[in-house]
Order: sequence, then structure tokens, then C-alpha cells
Amino acid sequence: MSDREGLGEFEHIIILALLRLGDDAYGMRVRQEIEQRAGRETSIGAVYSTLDRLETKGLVESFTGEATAERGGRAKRIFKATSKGIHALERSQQALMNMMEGLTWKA
Amino acid sequence: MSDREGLGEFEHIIILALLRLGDDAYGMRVRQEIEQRAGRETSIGAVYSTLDRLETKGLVESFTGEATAERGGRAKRIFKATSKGIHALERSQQALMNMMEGLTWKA
DNA sequence: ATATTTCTTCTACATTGTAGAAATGTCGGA
DNA sequence: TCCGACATTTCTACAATGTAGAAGAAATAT
Repeated sequence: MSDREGLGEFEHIIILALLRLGDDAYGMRVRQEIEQRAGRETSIGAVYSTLDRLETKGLVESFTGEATAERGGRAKRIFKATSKGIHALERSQQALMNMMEGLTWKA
Repeated sequence: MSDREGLGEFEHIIILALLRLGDDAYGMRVRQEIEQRAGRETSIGAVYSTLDRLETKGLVESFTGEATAERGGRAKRIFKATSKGIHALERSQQALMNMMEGLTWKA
């Protein structure tokens, strides 16, 4: 099982968003979460294509949510990080941590 | 001063490496540091092209180091993060921190 | 029916990541 | 002084990721 995945920056942020959103992790909401939390503007297209690629790589999975729609709106596609995705996330975080260990710098 | 830079994953790691290496931050050494610390294999070409791009963006600067060469070997090109680069680094770190805030997950 | 709303798909291009071979400059010894 | 071994950087090319926005689809209410 070649498990040498490396997450890009945006992929990293997206998986983090999925973890915090849980069952409410669908495209539009993910985008909103990123804009609010990370303070970073993104287009909805950017979010979906990244999500699709993560799914292709098996780091994320998706399924159609029940028709929750209260007043108009299409069925949601809910995303969830797979365990493989979580491992990839952990490796990325760890790499960063290792690089930061004991490091301080002047602004 | 448009200061909306976003660091890619590798760029992020490279700048961290520069900070920890200080005056010893030249290509080969940067590569070595990344392999050891981050546990990630990289080619020397990958390191240099990323460094070059960071320099073009003004996030890093470089100068030729004195001919330290003790037994053979060409002069080193020493790299250093600019203050703009450090700001970019801080923004990236902050974005990630914000996304992680209060988050826990099961492996 | 159709307008309105919410959400997803598709298409296209820009930026970053990645590798490896080729080039460059330095040193010690024949 | 020419040569071989070395350490380091430069160049070239392509793959993967980031990014945007317009177009399409499904649901509700009137």
C-alpha cells in the first residue's frame, strides 16, 4: 500500500474543514468555513475541484445527503475524510511540526 | 503593497528550513535539512526551483557566500527569508492554526 | 409552469511541485 | 599545468495542485 501522499496547502486546509464540519461538510459550507476561519477568499470551483481530486486519491469520500432543502436548493453532497485522508493530514502536520520544532524568529 | 501571498506546502517548508539554517542555508544543505527533519525525500532541482521562485516573489533573497570550499566544490549561494517572506510564513501558519483551533479527531 | 433559491459540474488556465541531467567552479595531486 | 574527483548550482520539461466563473440541476413556493 503505497501511502506516500503529500497534501498541498489547500488540500490540507480543506481536510481540516471537513473534520470540523462533520455531517455538515458540503461544498458551499466548506467554502464558508474556510473563508471565516482561515480568512482566505476562495471560489466555489476551487473547493469542488480540490474535493474531487482528494476523492480520486481516496483521501475523502462523498455521498448524497438527504434532501434537507428547506426552501429551494439541490441535494447536498456530503464529504468526509477517509482514514487514509486523516493519515495524510497527520503526516503533513507532523512534517510541519518537525520543521518548526524549537524554532523562533524575529518578525 | 499588495501583500496577499499564499505559500504552497513546499514553499512553507523551505522557508522554515531557511530560518533554522541561518547562514548555512544553501541549496544542498536545505535539501538535507528537509529530508532529515520533515522526513521527506526531495530532489535538489525541486529545492532550487522553489527557492528561485520565492526569490522572484521577493520572499527570499540570496547572495554568494565566501569560497568556504575546503576541498573542492563550487561557491555557495546562501538564501535568507526576507521580512516579506516571514510575514507570508506567519500568515500561512496562522491560517492553519485557525483551522485547527479546538479540533480533535480520531485516527 | 416558472421564477427563485441553493447547490454542484464543467472547462480552462495559472501556479507550484518534482526530477534529473548538464554545467560550473574549486581543490589536490600527477 | 592539466586532470580527476567533488560540491554545488543551473537548466529544461513535465506533473500535480490551485483558482475562477459560467453553466447546469434539483427543489420549493406561488
